[in-house]
Amino acid sequence: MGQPSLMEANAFTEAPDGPSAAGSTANFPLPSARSALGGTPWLDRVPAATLDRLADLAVLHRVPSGSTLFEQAEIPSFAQLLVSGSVALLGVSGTAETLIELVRPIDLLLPAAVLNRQPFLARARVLEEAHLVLIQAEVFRDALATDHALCLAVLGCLATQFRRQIKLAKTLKLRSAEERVGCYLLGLVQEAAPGVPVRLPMEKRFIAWQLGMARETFSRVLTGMERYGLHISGDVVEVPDAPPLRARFRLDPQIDGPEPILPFSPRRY
Amino acid sequence: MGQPSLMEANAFTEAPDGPSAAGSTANFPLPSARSALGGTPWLDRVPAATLDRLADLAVLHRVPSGSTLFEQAEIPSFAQLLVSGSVALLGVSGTAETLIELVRPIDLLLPAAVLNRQPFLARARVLEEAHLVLIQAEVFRDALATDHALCLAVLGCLATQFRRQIKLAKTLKLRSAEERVGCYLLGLVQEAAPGVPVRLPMEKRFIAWQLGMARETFSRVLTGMERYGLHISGDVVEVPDAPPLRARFRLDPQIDGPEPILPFSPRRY
DNA sequence: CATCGACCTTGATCTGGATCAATGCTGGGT
DNA sequence: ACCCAGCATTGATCCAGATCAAGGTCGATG
Repeated sequence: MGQPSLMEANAFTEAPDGPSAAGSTANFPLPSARSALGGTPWLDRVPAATLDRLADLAVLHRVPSGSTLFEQAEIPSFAQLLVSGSVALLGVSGTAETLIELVRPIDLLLPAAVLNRQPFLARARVLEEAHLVLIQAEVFRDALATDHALCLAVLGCLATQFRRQIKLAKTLKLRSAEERVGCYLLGLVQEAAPGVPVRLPMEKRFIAWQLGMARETFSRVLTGMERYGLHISGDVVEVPDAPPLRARFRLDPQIDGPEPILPFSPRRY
Repeated sequence: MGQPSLMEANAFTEAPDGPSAAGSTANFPLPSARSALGGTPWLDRVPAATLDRLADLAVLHRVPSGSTLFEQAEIPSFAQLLVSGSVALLGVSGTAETLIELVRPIDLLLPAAVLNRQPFLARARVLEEAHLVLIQAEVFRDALATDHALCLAVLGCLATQFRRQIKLAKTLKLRSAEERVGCYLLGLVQEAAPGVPVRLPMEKRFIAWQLGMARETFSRVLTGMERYGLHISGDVVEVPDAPPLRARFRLDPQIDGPEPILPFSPRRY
């Protein structure tokens, strides 16, 4: 995934509210919709011809932080593939918003709505500047109906999203705020070398949101973590002494484990 | 953890007709695995040959209330199709359980785990005596890899499950306990003739569970609903006067609407 | 009919975490 | 350097809903 040159970024659409439809011209050469599709690991078994077809009318958008990609209740016009950046899906009721999912690349935004031709159940807002491939919904569905390999790939993608959602629900309902933070930090820390300071991957308020608590609560819990031998200053986390942390917070693979998008295969290897 | 009939705790296989296993025996008056598949609306575009193949090694089980169908973290051996009854999916952490989803017929139990060959993220317990078609996981995945129509059908099924999960999360996070109960009752009541008493579709503790609150809270909230012109005695709900209820609780199609399993079709009609 | 076991209800109490309200910190623009 | 806007911290307060603890109701069973 090369960095897109700003030159070609004309596909950029800016729509702080409302759908980001753009009567943009056909695809441009380099970081193109086509190459983004080609660079998507979980699409690697899809025939090139199908990817060509998907990319044909598709556009690659660069969308700045804060933009709204679509509104809750809107009927999908596009299948949107997040190529870089991050997007928050927010359930909306009146004025209140709640985080449903935090989407990271490379993934589809709410494919379920596109497949079923049903309204989106959430609003999508860009958190970190994002690059997206927009594929006409009709084209996407036609391709699914035609190409079995694509169908299997999307099935795998959706299955993974479903499992992530279940894990989310479980951590929220089975653990206290402190446990959620503890496990989150433990997860961060233990995939780095021991003793090496780690930095938080995003702004604290977003992490708090993701963990289902108010920013104030997150802040308080963070300082409280000193109790378990963990020091936080700014966005840097240091773990002079890991054991107490591990003793207090047990990671559960059925909640915390990563949930990668797998290519579908009927049998093991 | 009350279970009425702990005696016959686990399922007994009910081969369609004869006692032997591999009965791909054609239409029998008694419900067979094959006829259950054939009677599943969202499989209606799947070729008969594929259904035959799925049914070939499958068995139809009758499982009493209280039984556990599978455990969290178990690796799926079967794709399980719920044909009648109801099943609760419970997230488990240590001794605590939380309801993830309440599955009603005709639907697959956690297809995502079966597809991705990953451990179940929940325990499945039968609430109301259930009939299930058990299809060998390998057979199921092979069929998916072979039959495009089946793949599309399962995609639709999974998409719907995903959307239900989102709706669940939204009602839990965006509404108070009273609102959840109000909307639940409103939903029940308004699909019946006005003025006609309605009965709760299941034991109160299960409803409370489904709505994400303690049974005591549910009970209290129920009596509190008199305030909105709604009278409950036992499991019978009477609505002498609907308007106040509707005024207080607004159903949101993005939360409360039904979410039926749709057959996939790329274009409208 | 008396007993028992499952539910449900009702009351009293507790508490995790949200909310409200300042106050600090930091980095970017003129 | 200064100011201002966003974010983070800290403290005080509040409250929805859980939890604990008795009863109450109803149907099945001996």
